[in-house]
Amino acid sequence: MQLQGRITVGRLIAILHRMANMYLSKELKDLSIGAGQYIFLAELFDQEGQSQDELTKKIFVDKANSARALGKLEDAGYVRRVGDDKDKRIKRAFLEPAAREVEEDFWRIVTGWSDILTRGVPKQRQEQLIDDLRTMLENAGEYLSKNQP
Amino acid sequence: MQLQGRITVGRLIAILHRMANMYLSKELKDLSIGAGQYIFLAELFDQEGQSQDELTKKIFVDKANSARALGKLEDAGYVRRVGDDKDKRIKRAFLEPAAREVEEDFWRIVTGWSDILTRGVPKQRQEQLIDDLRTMLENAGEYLSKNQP
DNA sequence: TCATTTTAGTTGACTTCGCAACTTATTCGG
DNA sequence: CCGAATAAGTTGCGAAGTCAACTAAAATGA
Repeated sequence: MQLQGRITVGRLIAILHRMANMYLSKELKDLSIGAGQYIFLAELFDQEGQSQDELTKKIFVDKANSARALGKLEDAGYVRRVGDDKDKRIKRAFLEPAAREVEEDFWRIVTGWSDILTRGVPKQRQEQLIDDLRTMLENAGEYLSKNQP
Repeated sequence: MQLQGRITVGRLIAILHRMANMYLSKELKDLSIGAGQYIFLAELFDQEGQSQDELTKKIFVDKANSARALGKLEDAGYVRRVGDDKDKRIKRAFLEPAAREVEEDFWRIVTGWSDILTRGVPKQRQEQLIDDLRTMLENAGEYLSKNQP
């Protein structure tokens, strides 16, 4: 880990993102969950029955990505997609029993990464960090929604 | 930008990374530079003549990625790869005049993203943020090199 | 009411990325 | 000095992700 040269926020974020993907794809492999799907599953553990569009907006991905990620989770037996009765355009995602069975393992692995990352960073600074990241995310979101509708 | 639910560092980083890619791929399109290549060009503006392996380690990507990204930059006319005289395994990347011609535009776009992100975040907190991100990166790097050699 | 617009989801084409297998060149131990 | 190990780069493959074009359903408004 030499890391000299022009260190910017953007570059640190890119590297951290790649590292997280490596960790998650390796650790979640036994559960047949890919690094691209874990966030959807996490969101559904938080709240079942969300529509693809709701998930798309929360996770901030393209809707095509949501469709494919949920398709994979469905193939893996963790998720079931059900058409909404009132609005037939909407598909809601529910958890299958298989998902509940791996929930504990899942969270152990996922929160494990945060633990690794924040080792040696005091709680108060962690909170400030999250705060600042959220500010940046708000800024970016505002810019993007203004400049590429 | 609703962003409720379980907000973790990992998730914020993932979203910010996707946003940066959207911004960069759109803004750098006129220069025929992809979001995956910009970091290599930035590194070369910093220091020309680095080998693919040096770039790979600094940028923390797979060497396959470096080979392909530099190949695209070469196709676009920004980079020339030259075999090292002493060690014939090594290829060094140098900038073509075309790169110098777009350098100003390039940096305006790239630093523009940081400006957007850090809007409203005091300088001192920006520095602390970078500091903490670096700590996390060190932690992650240490973990990954120990657990997947 | 009914034509137009908007919304949710799907699919195809493309980029970015990592892993594994391979080639070629260098280094190292005996 | 030579065979084995290591190192740099390339390529095939598959996962993750975006964009654009499409379908079908719902909302809007004249």
